[in-house]
Amino acid sequence: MSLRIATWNINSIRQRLGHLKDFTDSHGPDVLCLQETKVQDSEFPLSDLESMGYEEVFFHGQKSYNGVAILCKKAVQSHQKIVWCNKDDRRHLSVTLNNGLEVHNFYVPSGGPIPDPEQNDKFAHKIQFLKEMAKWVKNPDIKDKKLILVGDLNVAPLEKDVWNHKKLLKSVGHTPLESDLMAGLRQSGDLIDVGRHFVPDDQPLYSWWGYRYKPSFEKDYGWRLDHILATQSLKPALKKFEIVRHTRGWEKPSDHVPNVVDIDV
DNA sequence: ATGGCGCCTACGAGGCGA
Repeated sequence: MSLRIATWNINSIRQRLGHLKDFTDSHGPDVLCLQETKVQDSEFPLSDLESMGYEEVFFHGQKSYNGVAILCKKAVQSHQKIVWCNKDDRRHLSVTLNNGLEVHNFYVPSGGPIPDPEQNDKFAHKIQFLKEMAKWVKNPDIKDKKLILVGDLNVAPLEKDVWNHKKLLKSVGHTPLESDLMAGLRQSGDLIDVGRHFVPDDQPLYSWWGYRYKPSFEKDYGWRLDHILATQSLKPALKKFEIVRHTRGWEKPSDHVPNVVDIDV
């Protein structure tokens, strides 16, 4: 049986309900992880999502910023929230499916404008967050699990994960320090970079195109900030991967597009 | 060298994204 898991930073769930309907109709993910829902739980549009065919919907949000959700076509065994960096800022949710597979959904801090933890508290927060993640996946229990880690990790670690490697080396999201921390995260948990499992490192692969420079998508000035990582035991089960680029061309789109993986379970 | 736009809150303009 094939299980489809998707991750999408939708930049406000209430602004994107139409796009969510279109994406779930066309791709029908069994588990859909969302980031930047930007809504407190009391205002979460639960019935709209249930009507898209999701039996269980988990959400962990706050007013204005951050917020994550997981939509599940079928009821799950359990769900969990982990607090990172001692801040309850709604950046993680996970579910354990009935077959034991764990799906962890992350929204890593963007890191602010200056890539220096001394000058910029937001960058220091991002570094700390990535280090905590690496420490967490280092737990030997994790290696024995069937575990998928997805989300907006806000780092494009490889040269071909950005449209201009040399130009962006000093930009937050593509600094050598952040790329090293991402490599460390993967090594700590012996995790597979699912995107690069399917698309070779020397080919451009992007999931985000900024709003600020209007023609960024037409010019393909993209970054791969969204990721799917998997524990080694899932390697033979990985069947298909897609970055659904065309959603960036929709009317009033999110600046991120969905990453989708199919797993044989 | 910088900003661009879009979304938030809440009604003017500033915070945030990356």
